[in-house]
Amino acid sequence: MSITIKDVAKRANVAPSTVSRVIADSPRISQQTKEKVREAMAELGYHPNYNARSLVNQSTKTLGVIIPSSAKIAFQNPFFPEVLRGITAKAYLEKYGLYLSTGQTDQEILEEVKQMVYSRRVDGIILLYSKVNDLVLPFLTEQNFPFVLIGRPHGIEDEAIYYVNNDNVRAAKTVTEYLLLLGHERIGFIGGNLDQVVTLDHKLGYQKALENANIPLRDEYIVYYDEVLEGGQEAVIEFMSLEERPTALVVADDLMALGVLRMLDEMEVSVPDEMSLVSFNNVMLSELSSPPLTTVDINIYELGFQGTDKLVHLINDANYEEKKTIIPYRFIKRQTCIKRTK
Amino acid sequence: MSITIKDVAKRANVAPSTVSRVIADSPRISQQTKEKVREAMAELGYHPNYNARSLVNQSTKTLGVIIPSSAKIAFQNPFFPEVLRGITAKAYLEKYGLYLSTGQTDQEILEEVKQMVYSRRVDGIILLYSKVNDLVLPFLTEQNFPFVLIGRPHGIEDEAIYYVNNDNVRAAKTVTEYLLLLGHERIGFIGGNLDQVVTLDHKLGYQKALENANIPLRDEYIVYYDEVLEGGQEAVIEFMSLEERPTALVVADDLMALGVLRMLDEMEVSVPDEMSLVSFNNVMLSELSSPPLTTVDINIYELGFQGTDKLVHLINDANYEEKKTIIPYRFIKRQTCIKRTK
DNA sequence: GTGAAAGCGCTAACAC
DNA sequence: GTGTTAGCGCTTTCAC
Repeated sequence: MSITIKDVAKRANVAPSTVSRVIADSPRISQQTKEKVREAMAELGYHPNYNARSLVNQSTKTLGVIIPSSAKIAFQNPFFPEVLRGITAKAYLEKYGLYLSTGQTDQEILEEVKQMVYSRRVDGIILLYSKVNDLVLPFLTEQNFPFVLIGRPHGIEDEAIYYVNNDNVRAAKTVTEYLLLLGHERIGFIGGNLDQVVTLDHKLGYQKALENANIPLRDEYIVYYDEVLEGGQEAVIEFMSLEERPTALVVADDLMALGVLRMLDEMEVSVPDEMSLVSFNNVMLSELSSPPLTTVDINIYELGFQGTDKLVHLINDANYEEKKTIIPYRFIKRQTCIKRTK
Repeated sequence: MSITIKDVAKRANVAPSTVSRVIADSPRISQQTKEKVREAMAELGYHPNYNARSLVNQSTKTLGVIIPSSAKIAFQNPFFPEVLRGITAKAYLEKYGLYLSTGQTDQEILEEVKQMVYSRRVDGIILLYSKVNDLVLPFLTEQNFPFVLIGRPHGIEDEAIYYVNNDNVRAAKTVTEYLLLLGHERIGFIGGNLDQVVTLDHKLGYQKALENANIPLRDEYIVYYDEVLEGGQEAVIEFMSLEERPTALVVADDLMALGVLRMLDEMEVSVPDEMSLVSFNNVMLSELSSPPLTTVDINIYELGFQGTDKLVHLINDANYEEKKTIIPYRFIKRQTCIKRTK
């Protein structure tokens, strides 16, 4: 087998516990012994065994990352890689490893999470989605297992849960108000999957803005689509078939907006002249469309980074009580919105 | 602490070893005892501890996934999430967990890999990139640690390494020949980072096709860019500044092609009428650009899936000898190429 | 068919 | 300061 602490101990003429202490750089060990032991480690090419350590420490220094079940959709959207980028950055700094979930369906995911928790593969979990009626959330809560949600809880007492989110309601309200100020009154809303809490929030913000402006909500102006690209296109077909077409659109996601743009282009509806557009996320590509998208930068990277930060705190500090963190967003005006002339 | 095998043993009035055998579903245990033990497990809510198991089995049932150091770039490109999707799918089927690397620089990555290997955190490693002069590859080879490369090895004896790749040389040759057949003679090449083996391969294929057609290679028609989106745009500026502009372009990546398209649009150069374009990867968005991209589908998902399959084989079957797998590509003709008229 | 006991590699009391 | 020892939770000989 490989080199163990005992081999090093023998080589350095000390006890295994001394070697262990040298690894931990205990102040109770003399400088001289430390050097002797380190030398022996180097000579033998010793490296501590993580499993043995985890076993006795009851800690794995590993964080579980749960990706939404609709992996196909999740992975398509730049949101996911970007949030993962924030997570890996912080995890590296904190010297935590990352353990990825692999399930594809809700059930598989739940099973995976249970395994992670029960078999103690990870010290905490970071949930990359917030879904309505999610099963994982209540499970983790009940188990009292450290976890952080990217997004906000729903259908469960908010107070019990640690999460990192944007104020998506306010963001949606802001962009809708912006369109209102530009003179638009017929504003369509293309939401994402209704299972996602963010969709609910966007809708709420949109609704509030219209209510404040005394513009009645119209059912035919509100649609929801799961698939970002195709959804955007279908939504356009739907809206353009109406007798009273909207003159502006609030779109759940930049990618969806790209689909919208594409379909509008095919229909020879000019953006922004005939249709204004504002979307969310500010993914890398949104600057590159023609015209470049007016969008809301929700700082995805920071969601991941702060989420990981919170989880690490939660794991290591029993008194940590900062339940939620709200990441600020930035409204990015580019070229898909214009003043309504008529 | 939590429920251990001993608790179950007590509850079921058997020895711990018997419980262990029941977990492994050993045929040497009577049906009756099995049921008794399983009942006790259920009653107590027992779940095996992974670390303890890994420690004695010397196996973690976990695969390490190494993402290229330039994470920012890597994560931006849909290649990465898509290959990960293939990996997770297969890993789930094989009941392997996934352990993600978190380093940002080459050095950090190397350290991470060393940790994974030395501390036995994973049973095998899957490398998501193939770079020229990579440090990880020789390390893993030297350690004789099971690993699979997505891409092809470079600067090291090919024969020693397990890998999954496309025939990128042939793919590049094919698309170049396609452009030649359309009557183009001034064909530009926009490659990715020269550190990447795939860039070398694309270049080689491009070169071969031109040579076969007796068209001399022109240095000014060959450029390389790291950043996919910006690179595409800068390349266009470069090419359009030439006295003899190319009439067609081979572009390393769809995202880059999107940047090219954008810049061409700004310059009011019509695609495909004034400039033909063919790129690689067939990412989701490539169908949505205007015009939709003619591209090569390299089956990214399958690269990940087969890579994982190969790694699992390699880990579990000492006699496994299928060093390499070539994933077929498909040439997807859409609307960015047209016959050269003049 | 089942139990006793050793041991995977490490840490942490507890000694001295 | 350093050594001795028990034990983390599991598997696996070796008995019987």
